[in-house]
Amino acid sequence: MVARFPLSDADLDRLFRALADGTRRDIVARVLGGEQASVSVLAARYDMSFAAVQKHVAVLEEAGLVTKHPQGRERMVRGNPAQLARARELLLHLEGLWKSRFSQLDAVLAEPRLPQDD
Amino acid sequence: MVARFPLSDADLDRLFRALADGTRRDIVARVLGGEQASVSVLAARYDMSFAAVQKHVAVLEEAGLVTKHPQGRERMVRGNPAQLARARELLLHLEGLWKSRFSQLDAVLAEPRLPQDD
DNA sequence: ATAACGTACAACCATATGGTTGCACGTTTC
DNA sequence: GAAACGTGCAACCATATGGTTGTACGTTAT
Repeated sequence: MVARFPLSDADLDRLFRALADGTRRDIVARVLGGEQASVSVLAARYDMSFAAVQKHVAVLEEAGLVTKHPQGRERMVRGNPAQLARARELLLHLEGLWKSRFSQLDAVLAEPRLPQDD
Repeated sequence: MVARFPLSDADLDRLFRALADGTRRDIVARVLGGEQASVSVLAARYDMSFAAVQKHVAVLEEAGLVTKHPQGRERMVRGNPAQLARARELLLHLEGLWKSRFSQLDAVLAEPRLPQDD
């Protein structure tokens, strides 16, 4: 099995930061939902300038959450669910730390020898 | 079953933004892992001022990822895995949009009648 | 009581972010 | 070829972020 967390700390920063904006989450939802969407079609849906939406898409692209595919003069935006899955894996990992905390406690309780190390 | 997404858009902004920083992710990992940690004990582990770490903890607290519990003159920091689970649910939801896109396609293919609605 | 510790908060600074407008350039249409 | 369209990028602005130091204040220890 290959490493499932090929993301550097900086990658994770970009990934979560990209998700920390409502407009960007909405764009991700639309393109994952199958909406055939060029940048300008997306831009028409939001109450801000084209350039603003174009920047949001750029942020999503740098975070690996979407890819752009040239098609004539437009760039079709496609969602990348694999990157979402990676973010989800990190959260699972953190939640796993919580769970393992109790299984360690269980182990200590089941093992009456006292640990000597600090 | 109660609603599983009681988080407003602004809540989600705070939640993902809180996760978009390596120091904060590390703090979450430590406290979820069971490290008994006051703010100053946490601060000692990082190469920055106490005030900086205190601010990071405040950001995590506002995002609902940790809670502080006064104990004498210290504030013990505890992780809140439920909030992580909520973030994870959002990602699952987004990935679900992707999957449902294909099940819709499957439905269309399995149903030879042409849809009339746009 | 006084000193030391742990925390919170304000003020400040540099940089990042999210928005704007304007312009350049490739592509399509006429 | 000229006009219109879609995109990207630069410059600019206001505000947010992540860091600093200093100060105030409650709690613990001497």
